[in-house]
Amino acid sequence: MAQAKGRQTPQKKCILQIIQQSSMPLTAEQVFEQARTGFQSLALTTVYRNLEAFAADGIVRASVYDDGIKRYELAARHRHYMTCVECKKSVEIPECPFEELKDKLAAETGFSISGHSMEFFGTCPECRRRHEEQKG
Amino acid sequence: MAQAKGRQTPQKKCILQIIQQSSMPLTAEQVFEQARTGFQSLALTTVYRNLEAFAADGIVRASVYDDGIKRYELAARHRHYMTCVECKKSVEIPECPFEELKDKLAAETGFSISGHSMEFFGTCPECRRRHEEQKG
DNA sequence: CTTCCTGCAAAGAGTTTGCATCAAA
DNA sequence: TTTGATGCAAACTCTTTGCAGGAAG
Repeated sequence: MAQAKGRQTPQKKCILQIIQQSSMPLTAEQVFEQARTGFQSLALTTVYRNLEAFAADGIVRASVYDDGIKRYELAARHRHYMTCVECKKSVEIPECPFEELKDKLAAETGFSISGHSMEFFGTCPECRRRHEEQKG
Repeated sequence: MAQAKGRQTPQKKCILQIIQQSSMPLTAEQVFEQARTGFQSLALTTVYRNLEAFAADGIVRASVYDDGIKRYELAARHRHYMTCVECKKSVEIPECPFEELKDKLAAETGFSISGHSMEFFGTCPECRRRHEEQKG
């Protein structure tokens, strides 16, 4: 598949590895925090630049969630998530009922469709439980 | 349905009217531009504050699109849109296959689901045509 | 009159850019 | 050695907040 273009640097390798190993989309900040464990001096800018470069190369997909923050995941993984509005945790949604809908919409509207986003939000069981404990 | 709370001001009335009359979700900036036609001195801040207040009252729904910009529309209108990545125009998608999916997901994950977002993006026929003209 | 709302300015958050330095190749 | 990548700081965009003056009730 698409390989990271340009020079091979430790930072680049590390950032890509974090994305590959993650089970959910990560913000630049989250990638930065994880990467920092290995690097004493790593700039958040570098994380942004590499993630955007990966996205341009088609290795990674970037999407903006309903909280306005961009998240990155491997492009090979096409997934949808449900995000807790409180703790911000995401769980994967196995369904993706869009491949057929996509063709239909393209035919109806004349758009050439390059992507879609879908996200559910709500309150996860843990946060719900916490509420109930605080009340009762 | 839910009426605008608090004091009745010309600004508030105008902002709500613009949202009501629009056939697509609008950014604060867009509402501001339209409202400005009537008001010589209206602050963008006021637009933001009122839109957020309307959202809190349940009159309006705010959602962040894939370009990272918040858009507002009447809550009563539950719609999905397909947005051109070039000219940023949106057209409505009549389908919303989520009411059943929602119940299923809630049962499977234990989340209490408060909302969802879905957006398709691509290139609209006009922008595609423009490309072809430039080439040929 | 009282309180909420407005407008202005300034602060915040997330992201991007300019530039000198550094290190892959 | 050459050129792309990094780190730092500053800029930028969208959004939110603090505060004094103004108007709705």
